[in-house]
Amino acid sequence: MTQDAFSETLITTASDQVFVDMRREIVEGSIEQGSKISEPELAKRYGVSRATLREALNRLESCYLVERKANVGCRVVALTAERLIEVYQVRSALEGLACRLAADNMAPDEVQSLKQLLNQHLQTQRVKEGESYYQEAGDLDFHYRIIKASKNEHLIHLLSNGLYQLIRMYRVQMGMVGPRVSKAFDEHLAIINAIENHDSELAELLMKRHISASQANIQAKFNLLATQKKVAQ
Amino acid sequence: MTQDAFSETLITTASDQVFVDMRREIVEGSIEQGSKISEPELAKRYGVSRATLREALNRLESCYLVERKANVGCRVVALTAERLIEVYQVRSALEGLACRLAADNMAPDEVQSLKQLLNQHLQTQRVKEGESYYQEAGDLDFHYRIIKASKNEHLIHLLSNGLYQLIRMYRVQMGMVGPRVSKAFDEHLAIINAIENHDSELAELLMKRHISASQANIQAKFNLLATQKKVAQ
DNA sequence: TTCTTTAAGATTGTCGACAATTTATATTGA
DNA sequence: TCAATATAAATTGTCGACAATCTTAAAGAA
Repeated sequence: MTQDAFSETLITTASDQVFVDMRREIVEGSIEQGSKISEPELAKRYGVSRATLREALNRLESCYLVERKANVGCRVVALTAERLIEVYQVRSALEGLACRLAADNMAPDEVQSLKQLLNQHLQTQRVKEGESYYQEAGDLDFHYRIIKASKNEHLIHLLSNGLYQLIRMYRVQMGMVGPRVSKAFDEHLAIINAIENHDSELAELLMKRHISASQANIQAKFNLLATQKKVAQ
Repeated sequence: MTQDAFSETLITTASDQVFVDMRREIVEGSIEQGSKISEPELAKRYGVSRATLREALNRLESCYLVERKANVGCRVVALTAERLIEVYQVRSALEGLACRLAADNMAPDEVQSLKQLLNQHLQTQRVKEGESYYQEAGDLDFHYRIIKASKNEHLIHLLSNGLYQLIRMYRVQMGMVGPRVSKAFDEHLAIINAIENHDSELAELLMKRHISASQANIQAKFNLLATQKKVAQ
């Protein structure tokens, strides 16, 4: 029984393993977005039976990475501009809530630990400037900690098991890296301060604004990519 | 291929049918909350194989009605006071968002249709005073329409396929019926007016307040029930 | 040619059986 | 009596095969 790094999924069964593997491949784009999933083919590839693969597909469906139609089959989700907006509207509402609850609940030592984490990110960020992986991981860390600090299990599950893989998929496949990183850092700092002061209203507002900015950033990338595709034709 | 009334689930396969049936039984309490689910037993009861039943269980898990542990099995969710708070915090954030979007997007004829619906509810409510089913259905109708009017497919799915069955489960099993009905009606009216005026900020606020009131109502029932149980001992 | 209809192929849904794991029971030793 | 261990029973996880459904390709009619 091992453990999955990103969402702390306990890997006990064969279908757990297939689920985690497929999730990574879909998020990172090894399995192409929008592509049809053939059960016999993938079962063979992962060396499991169709029953086991289908179990994994069910779970991928619950975190919005594949879509199923009865008697037709599975398809990897397609990253559209419309969906991006939809997902970020939901994310903003939920993480705004999480941040508000965190401001209400977070203990002083938890706040200090989070501050420390942020400083670490600042250090490594300067060193690793341009390497998107560390920025990704650092940003994820920060948001994840706040989500957990909400102490609302349902909310935590909804975000970390539900939305986050999809959000990660957008970020990874848009190749998120650029000048927004340092701005994001300042925003994180402001959010922590609000939490430290138990100013829940401000914390919620700042988080929502932070997420909106992130959305605008991805959306710009999206449009840029769309333009490039048009020129290429 | 038939259709399920409440969440518009298309029933195509055998597992669809089992899913819808079990969902109803769990929500209404025929299958007791907190009880262990035996796969062989229920498969026999519904006249399907274990594979088909497990498919249904997977889907019940994604709408939070059962909880699974690897190599241990399924258990029907337990309705605790803590969970009620968690779920309603999330619901408030999401339906608040839905209501805001509805205020932005809703066309005049849609608003009129919703007003008309509300009047119908008022009529039948007076006639059927005390029959909780109609109040339930009416309230659900209202909220569902606003959710749909958000035009955010992800949000719609999250609420109607995800949270609502669990919310319904709380309401049904707490036996929701009482003096709050008429107040709820007034609140609905105020929300529609805000939507009609495209006052999205107010619409969101009123919806959140409306949901908080509903939560307080259920919570009161909960405490009452807990007290009764203590006395009975 | 274009549109239906029909048949073949492939894919998903469902089943019963076996393997792996957990839970309950019985046994042994202190 | 109680705790720890070993055994037996039951439950879940996984597999391969068959049935039902959809998709594709071919054949025929307008």
